[in-house]
Amino acid sequence: MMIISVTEENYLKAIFSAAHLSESRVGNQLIAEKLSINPASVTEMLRRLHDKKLIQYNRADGAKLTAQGLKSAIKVVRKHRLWETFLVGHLNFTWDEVHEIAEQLEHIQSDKLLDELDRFLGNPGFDPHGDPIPNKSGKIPVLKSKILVEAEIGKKLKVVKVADNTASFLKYLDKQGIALGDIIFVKEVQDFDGSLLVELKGKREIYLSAEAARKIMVE
Amino acid sequence: MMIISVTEENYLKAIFSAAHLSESRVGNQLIAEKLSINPASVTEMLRRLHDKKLIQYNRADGAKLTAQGLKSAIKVVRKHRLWETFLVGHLNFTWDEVHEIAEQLEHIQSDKLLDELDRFLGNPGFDPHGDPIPNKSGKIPVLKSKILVEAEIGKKLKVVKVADNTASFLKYLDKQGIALGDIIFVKEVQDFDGSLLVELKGKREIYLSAEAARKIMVE
DNA sequence: AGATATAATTTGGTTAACCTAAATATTTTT
DNA sequence: AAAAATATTTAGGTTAACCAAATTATATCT
Ligand SMILES: [Mn+2]
Ligand SMILES: [Mn+2]
Ligand SMILES: [Mn+2]
Ligand SMILES: [Mn+2]
Repeated sequence: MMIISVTEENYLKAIFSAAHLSESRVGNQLIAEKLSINPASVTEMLRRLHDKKLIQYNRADGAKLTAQGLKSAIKVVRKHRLWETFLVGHLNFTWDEVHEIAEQLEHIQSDKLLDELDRFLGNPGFDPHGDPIPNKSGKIPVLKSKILVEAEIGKKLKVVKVADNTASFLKYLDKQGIALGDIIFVKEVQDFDGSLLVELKGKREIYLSAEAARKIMVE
Repeated sequence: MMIISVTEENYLKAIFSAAHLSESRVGNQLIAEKLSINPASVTEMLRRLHDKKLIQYNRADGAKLTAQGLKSAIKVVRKHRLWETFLVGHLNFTWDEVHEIAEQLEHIQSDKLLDELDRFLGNPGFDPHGDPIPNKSGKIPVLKSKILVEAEIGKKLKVVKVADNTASFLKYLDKQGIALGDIIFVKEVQDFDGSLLVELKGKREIYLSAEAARKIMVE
């Protein structure tokens, strides 16, 4: 077993998530940004990851995970999301409190722990933010959701995921009474600012800014 | 909140446990031994811990935890033992498998996680090896147990703790069918080698070496 | 007390991760 | 195609943890 340090794992995860949301090149700079690190330091680490055969790198295409690197990155993501699920499901944490702790727990190394945690939780497919949890073999469940601003007017939909995991956004949703699983539909779109009037759980009407509605995923 | 690194936490824990079992001086060397580290490195770290006011140090008395240092050490021990309890109680781990993983988990930082884990487990007083779990305020439950070799012949006793947590010893106990909570009593002591004939759970007789019987704690 | 053994410290390294500032490459604009 | 803007790398440092070998301090023994 090759040893991958905590720092290296964080780089792999950053490259993985960057590649997943912006199809384009994953450059030095983007990684530096994500990890709050100086670009010069990234150069150094990318070289190390390349030497360990965890990424390929060239100036044109930026960093790309190898099969090895992808496997490691997915495992870290799996651990992160399973721990978040545990914290919310069994330890009375709210969805805005779990991310930082999961950032620590995702680096605990034990295959048995991972398997047993998964079993204990009942092999969940999604975490408390609606993000998919890769299974043991690395397969990631897909959800053909779209953002609420693009929803058809009048169509009943279910809130399945949030596209922003910051505590401030999550607390805002709590305040509005919006949670995963809620049934929602758009009644009107305000022309001048794009804000939405939505009906929630068949009993309440609320206004959402376009900003907010771009971060709520429905299905 | 002062930041204490993982390495520093491990030194504090080593000093704490060394002080608890051998009343004598906790010297440079003993710490080095415990942590599999060079004594020269210990000198360096003890200086840092002193600067952070986590220990007092002088050549005569060796290292002594300050109130601050003791609090930190006890918290790490509390985390270690709670996690071990969780692993055995809910994730199908055996008592010989948990130590290494707890060594990692004991460094996760979150007061809420600690409190909630404790609640989830039902505020246990002892871990899977019978070691006491400090409570939230740092108080450590005491158990007036003694080692099996010192037990009175014929007196019914309960196995409450093991004084050796190595996987090899724990597996040996499994093989002999000895577990925490079992009722045991000494029938005979072999004169020539000090080995014991004991009766276990009122149904089986087994021979234990003095060596083994010195690592089984009863009450 | 003086010799010897043991314990601790000093000295002079190393490695992983970071940093800033300066130098190069590469793209984009004019 | 040159100039300007942007991205990356190089060069030269730092800090936390470690190490081995040599030195110094303390304790123990004769
Ligand atoms: Mn998260
Ligand atoms: Mn999540
Ligand atoms: Mn343990
Ligand atoms: Mn234990």
